[in-house]
Amino acid sequence: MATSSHAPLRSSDQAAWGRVLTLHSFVERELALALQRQHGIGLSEYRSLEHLHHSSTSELRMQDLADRVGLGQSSVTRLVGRLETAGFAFKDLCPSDKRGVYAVITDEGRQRYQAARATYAEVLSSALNSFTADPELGPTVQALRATQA
Amino acid sequence: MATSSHAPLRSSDQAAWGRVLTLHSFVERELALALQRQHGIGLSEYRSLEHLHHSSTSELRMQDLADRVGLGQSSVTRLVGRLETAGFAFKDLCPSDKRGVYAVITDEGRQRYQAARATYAEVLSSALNSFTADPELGPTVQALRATQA
DNA sequence: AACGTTTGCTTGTACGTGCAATCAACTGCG
DNA sequence: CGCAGTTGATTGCACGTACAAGCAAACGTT
Repeated sequence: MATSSHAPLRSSDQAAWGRVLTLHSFVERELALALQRQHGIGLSEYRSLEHLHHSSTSELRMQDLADRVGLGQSSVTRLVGRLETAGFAFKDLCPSDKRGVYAVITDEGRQRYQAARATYAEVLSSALNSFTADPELGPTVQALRATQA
Repeated sequence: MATSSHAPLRSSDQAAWGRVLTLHSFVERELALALQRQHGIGLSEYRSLEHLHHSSTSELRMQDLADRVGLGQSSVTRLVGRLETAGFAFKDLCPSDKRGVYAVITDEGRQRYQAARATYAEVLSSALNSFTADPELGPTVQALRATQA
């Protein structure tokens, strides 16, 4: 097939994105399964706890949390609702802007997060490692690991 | 436009995967919105048509399609059902193994796929390009584009 | 040939998510 | 002030997906 060499030809974008999709669906499924079975929490719950735990004030505005976990407003409303039911977080009204709501992590939430943390790291690394022998996906994993912000 | 979500400090795999997640959620949402609004089809429908269109026999076994689009069996049963309702595909029994089912693309399915193809490519490239200025995600996009199988 | 096992797909059901509509609270402009 | 427009979050609703159970067909052993 012919490839142009001038302006960034991005027919390769589709191939590159296809590799991301394959990686993504496999790794996320592994992570979700492991977290659910070993710690009884979903991936979105885990990631919410992660962001809340690392927040300097132990809390995050709903929209802020939504942006960080890559979900919409309504999804986060219900996500924090689930965390609240589970005792991992609660909602707190913002005093300066009475429309605003803070999601606040509880001690129990921190404990669950810390317990799940090792599982997450291990499953992620092992899932990524499982591709290193793959002639197509191996280089992609390597490239991702090489990039650092 | 996605600004990098400043994730907490993590070891390299987790940081790398965090970048993938940010990219993935943004790009997929852009693609899904554009395909739905401009062509009336969902992302999974588009990708199914893509695989069926490029199949040398214009057909794929259900499980084969499931693997390619990264979904489970039951999801693909219903996905092909939707394609059938829309007139983009139909199911055909496998003569040699009466348990097996082929999903077969129709002419109308090919036409819709070909119409949507340009949208997909353009939105994908522009979505990826929107990160090139980002100090965290820019290098990741570059790395992904550089990898080729 | 008959039996238990495996394979391929479908159905029942529950859940997480998105979109649109809604409502309350803040903002700005007259 | 007062009123329109905007912002932050929640609710109604519909949809796509996963898991598990179910079912039919193929396979392998004897």
